[in-house]
Amino acid sequence: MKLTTKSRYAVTAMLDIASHNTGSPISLPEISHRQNISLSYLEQLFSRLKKSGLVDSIKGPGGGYMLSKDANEIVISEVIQAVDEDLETTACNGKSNCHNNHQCISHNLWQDLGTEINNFLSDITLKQVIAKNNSDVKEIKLSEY
Amino acid sequence: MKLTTKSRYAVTAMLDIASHNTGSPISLPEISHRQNISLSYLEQLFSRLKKSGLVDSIKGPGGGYMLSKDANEIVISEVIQAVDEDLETTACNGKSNCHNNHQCISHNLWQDLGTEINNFLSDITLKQVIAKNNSDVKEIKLSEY
DNA sequence: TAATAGTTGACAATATTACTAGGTTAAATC
DNA sequence: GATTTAACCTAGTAATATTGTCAACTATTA
Repeated sequence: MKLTTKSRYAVTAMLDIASHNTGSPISLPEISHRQNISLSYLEQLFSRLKKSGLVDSIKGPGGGYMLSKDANEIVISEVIQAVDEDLETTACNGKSNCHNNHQCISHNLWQDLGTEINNFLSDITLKQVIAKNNSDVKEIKLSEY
Repeated sequence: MKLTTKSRYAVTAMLDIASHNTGSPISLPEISHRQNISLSYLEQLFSRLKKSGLVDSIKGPGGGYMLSKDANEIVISEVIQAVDEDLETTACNGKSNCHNNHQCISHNLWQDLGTEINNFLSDITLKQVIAKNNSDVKEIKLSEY
């Protein structure tokens, strides 16, 4: 599980679509303007998001992207995994250069850490984030989600 | 809060020192061999870790690095923050290009997400990870820590 | 005390990833 | 059918992660 700016952009863009969900598709230029993310970068991110089946697209004027399922069925970890392709290549499993036990141990430890974070982000849907945001709570406590 | 391979390397290296803590310093070549991380990269990481006061160093033969405090006083988030210098430049605060409310909102949302993860990693010390590892439990549940 | 080897520390070079720029295709409106 | 708007594609540039090389320091040993 990696948490980079790339991940954040993807989540932000998906939240934008989810919060402006009027039935009609949302165009990338719209999102680019609202969220201040470059259009070209959004296009690459949405290429991944579409391949992962998280969004559907419509071409031409009035077109854009829509969530493929309801906002309460899409969790944050899905979005992150869609744009961060490489899934933990540091695990010792297939590696030949894992000589002793200690290496394996620390690798596994970190892997478990990542798994726990993944579980954490798998419990939060786009809709939950939007809902929490619409209330006037300034400090958002994720433990309340 | 960023979670990259760089972070993982730093945490792994610190765990290595903590688990081989015999009073005498641990050299980077040792860690490099055990954890399969390039020596040059370790040197850069430990330069940061030393600046942050997490480790002390001793030069010359028999030298190396030691934890500056006890392993149960160093938390994972400290290690990560030591090597990932840039602390959230995407927050809207000082930015001039934050035109409307929506941008601020999603930025804050992500910031809170990061804060929560940070809290999560602030509850786990190096010693706790080592201790859990020394037991024969195969699957490590961080919620038990 | 001088040589040697083990070690940190600093800097350059390469590889990988993040991000940008421009062109192409499809659909809708005029 | 021409024009506009949008997704989509292919490259290029910039930033970052990672590795390689060399210098500086220190304990050991002859």
